[in-house]
Amino acid sequence: MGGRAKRVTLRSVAQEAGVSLSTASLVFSGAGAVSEATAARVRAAATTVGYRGPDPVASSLRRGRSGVVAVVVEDRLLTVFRDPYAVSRLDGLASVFDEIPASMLLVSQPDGNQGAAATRLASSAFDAAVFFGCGPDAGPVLDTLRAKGVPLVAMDTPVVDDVVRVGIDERPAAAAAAAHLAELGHTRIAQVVLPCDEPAGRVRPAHDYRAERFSTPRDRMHGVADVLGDAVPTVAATASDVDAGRVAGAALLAVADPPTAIVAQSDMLALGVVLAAGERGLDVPRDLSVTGFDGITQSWWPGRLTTVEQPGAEKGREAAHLVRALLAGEAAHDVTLPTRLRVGDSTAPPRSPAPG
Amino acid sequence: MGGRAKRVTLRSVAQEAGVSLSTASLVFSGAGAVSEATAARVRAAATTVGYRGPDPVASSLRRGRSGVVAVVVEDRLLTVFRDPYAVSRLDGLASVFDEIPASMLLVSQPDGNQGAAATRLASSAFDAAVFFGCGPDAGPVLDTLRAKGVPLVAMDTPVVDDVVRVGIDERPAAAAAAAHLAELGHTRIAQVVLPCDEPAGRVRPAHDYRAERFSTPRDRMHGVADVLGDAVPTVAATASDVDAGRVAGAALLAVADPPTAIVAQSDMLALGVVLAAGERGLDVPRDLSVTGFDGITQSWWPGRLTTVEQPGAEKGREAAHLVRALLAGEAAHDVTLPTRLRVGDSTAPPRSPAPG
DNA sequence: CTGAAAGCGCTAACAA
DNA sequence: TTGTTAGCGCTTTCAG
Repeated sequence: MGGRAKRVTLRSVAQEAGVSLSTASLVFSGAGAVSEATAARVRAAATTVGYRGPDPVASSLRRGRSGVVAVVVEDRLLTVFRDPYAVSRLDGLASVFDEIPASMLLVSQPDGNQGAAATRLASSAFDAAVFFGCGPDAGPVLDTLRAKGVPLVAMDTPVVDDVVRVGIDERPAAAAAAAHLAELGHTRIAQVVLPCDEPAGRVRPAHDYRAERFSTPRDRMHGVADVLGDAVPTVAATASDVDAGRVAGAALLAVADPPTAIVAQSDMLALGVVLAAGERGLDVPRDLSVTGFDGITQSWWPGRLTTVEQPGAEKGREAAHLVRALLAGEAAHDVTLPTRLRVGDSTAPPRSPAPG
Repeated sequence: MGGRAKRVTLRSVAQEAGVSLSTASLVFSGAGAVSEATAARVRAAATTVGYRGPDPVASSLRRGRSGVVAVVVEDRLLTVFRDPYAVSRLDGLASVFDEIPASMLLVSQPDGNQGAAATRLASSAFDAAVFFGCGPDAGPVLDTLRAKGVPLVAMDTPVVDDVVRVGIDERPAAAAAAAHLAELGHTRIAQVVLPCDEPAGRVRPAHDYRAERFSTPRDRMHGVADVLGDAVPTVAATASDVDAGRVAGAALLAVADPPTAIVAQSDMLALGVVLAAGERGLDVPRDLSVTGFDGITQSWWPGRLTTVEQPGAEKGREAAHLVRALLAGEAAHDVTLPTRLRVGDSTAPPRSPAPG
């Protein structure tokens, strides 16, 4: 509100122009089955009375559509946007929304506060929703979204029966990174995984994470296990950022028989590991090989990370296309995008053959 | 649309519960002037018929409020979110929106395409808008917003007569950084400025930028000029990110008589300058002092940047408070937040007294 | 405490 | 091509 003046409605415009309400409406929104002369008269009248265009709310009520797509992110904005990969997905979404056209209602979940997000969603108008890689507790939000009865598209989430999904084949993608290290001759390999159920910071063999409920870290661990077995020393990060990667990397390197290679589940984590190595006087890749995941372009590390590239922006665009299809009443099917191991400067054969 | 089932309305619930429409409405939205018994009956009926709660659109139309605040960013998402400082402002906004409560409609301007943003804004429902540091061409968007007649809050924008604004005193803030370098004994000082009208990459004396229309870079240049005069070798960046800073820094350092200190207009730019220095074999701060602006916490540079701290999250929160006040019909006044020079490890006296 | 009635501003049949 | 009519689903006076 804010004490602003009473809205000028279409009715006044019609009156001023001496036409009926519906004719005036046609001039603004409908396809112009109106003579140019009348249309001009209406537009002139609109200017005269100071009409600001059809009220989107009234129009939405009548048409049954709001032109808004809700985008539900899994965390607070600060966390989400710190990861360039997450941002590229959003940017991809935004670029297609522009064409649809649709506006983007951004719903965050501060401190994983699903309740607040669910409430906000329940009382917001939107025609469809996209939600991101959620953990196992997405219940409230997902229920609210389902209750709305709007089309839903999921990105990088666990498979949900009734929701169209865009993602990648996590397991083989992660396996590719592990295989690359194995081929280089590494035998002492450790991994840093994305935040998950398990408490962060403790180094434990991968099989201790077997019951993991967050699907992304779990599936990638499985991929690594497919190649290296499930005893790989593993540590969970507190977040997917450089700092968390540094802490996790430090933990992995502070053991008696440190690894010669580390698989990280995101590029941000991998860069953190590179820093941790530097702090111990280890050179990457000479003393330590590091692989990442995502394929972001970072500019401050002089080298190029060896990483599993996944098309972030394209994922966003793809999800938006699904939204568009669903909105148009068309069928939409899950999309799995390709990934590709990009070998950069952060991996090399181990410095010396395993002692023995 | 998407072919979903016909909406269950409040009318069916009332019928099922054997109460009137208005009573049922009171149960869901109004303050409960309804006996607990009736309320329970209504709620039960709602479950029976599968009512999903009041339709936000209808409710908005009736109440005259949508519960949405538009947040208009100055660029495409990818660009905006690349700067941690920009993100912290958004996060500050989001945290207060949660309390209001309000949802956030995020409107970007791909390729500075103001037209598209304006159109989208015109056809979207929202009760207020916040917009960010815009260049001189904000016309279309600003006009659309004004036409809506909703309360407007501006962040880090040039002063606009009829819009409440939150920002900092750019000029003295920038002057503080310059003064710090001068006090350390630097005499050969250059600067990297935020993207602006002037073509990026060319090194020219500051007075060549006198007609700059982007207010943030201009005001900060004025601050530097207040201390160092207006002949400071200056280069504009293409963006506010590390890469752009590196390019700009390289340009400044590639001259016959290179500077011993560089003032950068953002931390991201400053970090890029640090990289550029490293590439020329220069140590920061021994061979080159660098100051930033914003006070982000970055984790990969081992040192702490000397920088002008400005409270990003607080700026966002402050803006959201203004929105809340305006929405409540209260008066709201411009807010200017304090800044502070934080001396870190990126500045030191020049290595040797100027040769002479 | 509950019900009846009047719209919020617009759009889309349908009729002229 | 234009006008008439009937709501979209809800909230909110105002009576009872």
